[in-house]
Amino acid sequence: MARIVKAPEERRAEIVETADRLFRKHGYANCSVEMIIREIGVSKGTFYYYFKSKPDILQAIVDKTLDAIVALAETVAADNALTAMQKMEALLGNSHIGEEDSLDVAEMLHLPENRELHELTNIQTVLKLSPILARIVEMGIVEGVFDVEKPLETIQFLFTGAQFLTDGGLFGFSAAEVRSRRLVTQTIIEKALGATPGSFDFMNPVRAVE
Amino acid sequence: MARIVKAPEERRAEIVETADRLFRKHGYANCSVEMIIREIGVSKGTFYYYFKSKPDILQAIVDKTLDAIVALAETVAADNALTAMQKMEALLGNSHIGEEDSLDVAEMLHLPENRELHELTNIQTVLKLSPILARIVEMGIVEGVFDVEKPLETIQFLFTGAQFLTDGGLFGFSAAEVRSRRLVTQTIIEKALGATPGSFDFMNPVRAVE
Amino acid sequence: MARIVKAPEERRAEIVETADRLFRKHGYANCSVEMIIREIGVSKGTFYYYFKSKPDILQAIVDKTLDAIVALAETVAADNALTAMQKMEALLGNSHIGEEDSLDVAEMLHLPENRELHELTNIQTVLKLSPILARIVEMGIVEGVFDVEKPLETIQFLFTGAQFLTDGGLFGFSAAEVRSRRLVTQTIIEKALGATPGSFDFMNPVRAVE
Amino acid sequence: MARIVKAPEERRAEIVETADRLFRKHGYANCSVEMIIREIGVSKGTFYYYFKSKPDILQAIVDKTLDAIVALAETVAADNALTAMQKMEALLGNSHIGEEDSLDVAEMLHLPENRELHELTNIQTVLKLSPILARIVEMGIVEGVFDVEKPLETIQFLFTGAQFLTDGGLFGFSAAEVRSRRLVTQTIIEKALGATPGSFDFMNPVRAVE
DNA sequence: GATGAATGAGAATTCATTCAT
DNA sequence: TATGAATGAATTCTCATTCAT
Repeated sequence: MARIVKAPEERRAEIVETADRLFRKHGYANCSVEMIIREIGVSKGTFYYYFKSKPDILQAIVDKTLDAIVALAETVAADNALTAMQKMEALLGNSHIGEEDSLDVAEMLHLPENRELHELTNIQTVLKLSPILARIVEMGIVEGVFDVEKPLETIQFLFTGAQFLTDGGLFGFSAAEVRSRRLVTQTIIEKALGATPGSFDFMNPVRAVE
Repeated sequence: MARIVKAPEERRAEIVETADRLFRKHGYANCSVEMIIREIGVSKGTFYYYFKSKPDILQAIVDKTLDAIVALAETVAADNALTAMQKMEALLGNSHIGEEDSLDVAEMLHLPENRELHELTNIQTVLKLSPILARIVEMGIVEGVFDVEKPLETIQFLFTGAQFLTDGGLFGFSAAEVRSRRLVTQTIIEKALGATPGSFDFMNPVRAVE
Repeated sequence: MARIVKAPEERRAEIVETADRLFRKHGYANCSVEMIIREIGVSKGTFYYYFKSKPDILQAIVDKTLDAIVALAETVAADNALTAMQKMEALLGNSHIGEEDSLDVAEMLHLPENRELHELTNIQTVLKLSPILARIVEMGIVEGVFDVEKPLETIQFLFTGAQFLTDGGLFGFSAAEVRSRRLVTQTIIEKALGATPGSFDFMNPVRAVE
Repeated sequence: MARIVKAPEERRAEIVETADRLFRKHGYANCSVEMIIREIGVSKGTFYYYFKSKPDILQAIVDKTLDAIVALAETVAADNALTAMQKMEALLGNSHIGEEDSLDVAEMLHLPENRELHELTNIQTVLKLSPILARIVEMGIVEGVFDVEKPLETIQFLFTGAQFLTDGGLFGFSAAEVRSRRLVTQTIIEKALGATPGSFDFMNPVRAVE
């Protein structure tokens, strides 16, 4: 095979991205290292030059994903110009359409056809993200838009419940069913957080055409 | 090894039960066919006489579990002597303590250390059980104890959300944290279904001693 | 590959013998499992059906070799019809020439081109055989043919020293050099054990033709 | 990594020394080239600039070790001020305690945790050293302190036998057992060389405290 | 119905060595 | 001289599945 030398960070990122994509598509257990390297066109040695084991690259992917998602959340949470509701919208809204690399919490939770990666990421996301959102909720309580006793636990429940949305693929829902469930999700969130009905409308934008 | 002949149904059930137990304990991927047959004391050939592949027995387990859980739910749902609330309690309550083979929805959703089995069962359980529970909710609406617009979707969301409880092991929650989350779960269910606060107290029984 | 079923003990013995031969020829580290199975014409699965790892078969070989060698020694040692000197001759003599499967201590110590197997066997042979020989020496002291203070340790030294003979291959000695060293070995043994010069002449038989 | 240029000889010696140390510690087969270069802080390319293969550096180490050991032996052997017995003591005695880089034949033969290096060095040491010692023995015969017919072969046997001492680790001997065997070794040497009992007492110095 | 010996296609990982820079 | 990214053949081991008995 032709020897193509690349900058280490570039090569590393290339491997992580490829593995990420394949793991999401076929599942961690169903992807051999062989598959990954064949996809990129590098040797096995190269893979193991950058990652000491298969679990190792899984962790690298999870870390990368979590870092991005947490960074976004913290940026929004720290923005003093926003109200609690606006922060919620910024994090949960569907406003990034079309932007190629837009980061959206809901979007990032969407990891079909996986197990290890799915759960590792989801669980850690829930654990890392919920405190940030809980603080926003607490701020909302002060602002008078939310009314809930245990923000952290409530957020964690809602996050988990929302996966029946993002896991739509596993559930085998149709587009219409997903829309229907999205509406219900909004309602439950509003009820659970003690928010005014309709205040989370940003989760279900009215589109002229689908 | 001594050749022990058994009635086909009995042998088949024996294999399913053993596999079920081992899969739940160590996880589907971590259980080899070897492990299963060694546990029973039967040969490889026998295993493949009853099941054509490893995925095949997984499906058999899921089917068995679902059949049991759905049968229970339908029995309760069909009992005209019970109110909607009593049916909820019968299905979600923690009242079966000590009864060896008691079937409890919450309990059956509790599948630690697993992936394939866990998700397959959970998802299908949600899909099969939610219509039954939704009908109970509708009955409760008529009875005036519930107030919710989309019972089916709401039930599905709540089921999924409740997993952050049953998945406590994965999340790494302590006993105290699990208790705290159980309370929140109750509150959200009550809010989402429009039930009187405290009406689902059976989910969090007060115990004299822990 | 054609599936050829054999009695387990037969198959197992076949693998052990083949591995033994290849290990002695090329060295343990230089023999892959692949080599062994190709030689026999069985599959990898078969190899690992009988031995759980590569070290495992090494141990099996060592055990087999030691068992044979120790069994021989004990039989001879227990023979009350023999004098100490006759026992020595039976164990160290060169009298089995031509008999295909004759077991001879000296012969069995001859394991060129090896490392792990060589040392494992040699060391354990020395450790297991030396007590038996030491008892013969003690008997010889009573009989008045030997005179030595610490039979066990002396035997162990002599065994180890004798390897410079059996390891002739490593040393690169010519046939003449080996003969010369065999004579010296005899002399040292006699001196170390306090035996009459020439009493170990059986170690260096006079041959008409080579 | 910073590129540090060194004089070729110095760099080469540095690599040999490091490899020597690591090989003796972990064994030749268990030391990867990676380990060696990481220890020194040099690149793979540099290693292969100085040595064309891994076996190549093994040979370099053996050569270096042998050169040192042979040089010492020849210096002692050529010293006309010493008697044969004094020369023996100088080469085999335990008198160098505390001197950091003291070279002692017995010490240099002591190569635990190794195989390839061990045997390569031992065998070659025996072959190169035995003629020198044999000449000392011949001198001793003239001086009347030794009485042996074939000095060279006898020395070779004794060298090899003495390894059951230095290989104590492999044999699993306790400190007491090693001491006991050291005494026996002395006795056999004296008998084999026809020396006065006790004349090799320097091999077993009486220590006040261990 | 039942047995268990046999299969073989991978899987992950290692590491001596090469070569573009 | 020196670097270190890249190579790839080789190795041990696993396990679902098959099939002769």
